[in-house]
Amino acid sequence: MRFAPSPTGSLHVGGARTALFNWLIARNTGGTFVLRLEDTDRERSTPESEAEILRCLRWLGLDWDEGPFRQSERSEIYTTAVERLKAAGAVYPSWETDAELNAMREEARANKRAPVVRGRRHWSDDDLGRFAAEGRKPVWRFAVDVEGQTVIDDYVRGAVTFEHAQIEDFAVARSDGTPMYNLAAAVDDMEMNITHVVRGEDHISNTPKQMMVIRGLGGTPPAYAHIPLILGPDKKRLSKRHGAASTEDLEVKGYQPHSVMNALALLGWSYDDKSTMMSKDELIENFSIARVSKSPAVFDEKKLQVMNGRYLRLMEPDEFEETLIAFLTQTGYFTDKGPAAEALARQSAPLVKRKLTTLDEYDSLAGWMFRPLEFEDEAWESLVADVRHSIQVIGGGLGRLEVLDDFTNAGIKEVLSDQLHILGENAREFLEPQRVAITGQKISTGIYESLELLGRDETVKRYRETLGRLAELWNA
RNA sequence: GGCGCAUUCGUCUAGGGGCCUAGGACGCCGCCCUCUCACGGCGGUAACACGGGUUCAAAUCCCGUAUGCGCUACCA
Repeated sequence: MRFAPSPTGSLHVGGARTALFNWLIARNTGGTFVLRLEDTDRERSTPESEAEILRCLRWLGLDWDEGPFRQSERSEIYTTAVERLKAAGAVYPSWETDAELNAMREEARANKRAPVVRGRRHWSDDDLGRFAAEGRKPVWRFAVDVEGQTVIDDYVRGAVTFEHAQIEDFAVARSDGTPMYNLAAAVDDMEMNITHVVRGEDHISNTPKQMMVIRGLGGTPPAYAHIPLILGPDKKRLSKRHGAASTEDLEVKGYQPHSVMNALALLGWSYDDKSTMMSKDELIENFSIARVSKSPAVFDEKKLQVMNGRYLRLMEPDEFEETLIAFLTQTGYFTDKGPAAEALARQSAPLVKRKLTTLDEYDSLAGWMFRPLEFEDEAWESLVADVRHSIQVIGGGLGRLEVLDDFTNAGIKEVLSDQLHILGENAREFLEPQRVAITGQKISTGIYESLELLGRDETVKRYRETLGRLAELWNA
């Protein structure tokens, strides 16, 4: 098995899933998982991108057995391969200019034929002499048979047939001698003894070309499986403009690596009609290429979110606390919040554990503890909707809390419940204003625990501030 | 334009001739639980792209149409 990304950007969600499928198969079958960077395009490939891809793979928990190999470091191998192809007469030098090539393709298109380039394979000595004089260098093209067809016996799609007449004489080496993708990929798959190539469906039309190269070199092509693409909500191939499209985006948003792995596995694959939450070991054991779907799948981040929330809730409290703190530290959450912030966050961990769906939601739930009181519009509206009532219940709450000695979860609950009954309120109408009064939000950590964590002084201060603002309104 | 591939609830999917009155999950809606938002539980909503065949019987097989996507570079 192998995963062979081009280091021209971050690890795309689709790429991550391709890597995952390959990895699952390798681990399931005891095969070898090879990592290979296809960086023959020196213009676009960067070391930063390579490092990022490796980092994301590790983050996801995908480890490789061999590599990372870089095609840029294997040029002799490709040169040798091209020489062998030349010797076998499988490739030929193509002297056509870009303009000539374009003209050929446009003409074919205009005549409703396949825009297939068939280079001129024989030139006069005069022409050759002229090219040499001009310093023109040829690109080497594979001489595709005009007759016949190549059929891919694809694991997920069955037999896929390509007529040779539809396949152009693809370039295998640039005029500067550097290898091109279809050559390098084929040579590597052969040379690295790759037995199964599992990759995105976007590569399916390259496959016959790579099979030709391998056969031209006297090898036997590996088995292929082309997995369906991952789409954005608009059904177009998932990309940056769809929001979270790279593994890093998901990491930054506070998803757990395993949630991502689990969710990715379920895009285009299913074990049965019920299984959704599966451990790494279960995924490895259950996965099979035969159950991979043929049709593309829309990536629904909401589902990832739900799954992530479930995994978070499944964690042991300690593990959750550490995970949360690590995330907040890493994202720089504490940098501007003073020395006590981390301790406070640790204490708040149990209060948010059941409520979070992703780690980055922490701030919207508990962030109010780290800031002076400020009201979200909607929350303030809810108080203002009935100022008199708000003053009454918040005042009632304050009255009891400011004289409460046992300022604990239990103590607070007792006193507030009591007040609730005295005022003849229902829980919702009484407790909501209390929540808003101290957090400024409608959704937050649980109210009793929150007050305990805040402490009496700060609680009282916030109550008074809210009451003051409401009183102003009332008098006006 | 050419070639290739695909098409089951809004989304991910189960299904491979009778077990389908099409199952599950997410979303959405409703109810319940909880002295609070959330979490959780229960219920509901909602799909075989269309048209022809084949067959006693088709979501399942065949053909066509439509639509979508991919590829169509001296990118990978």
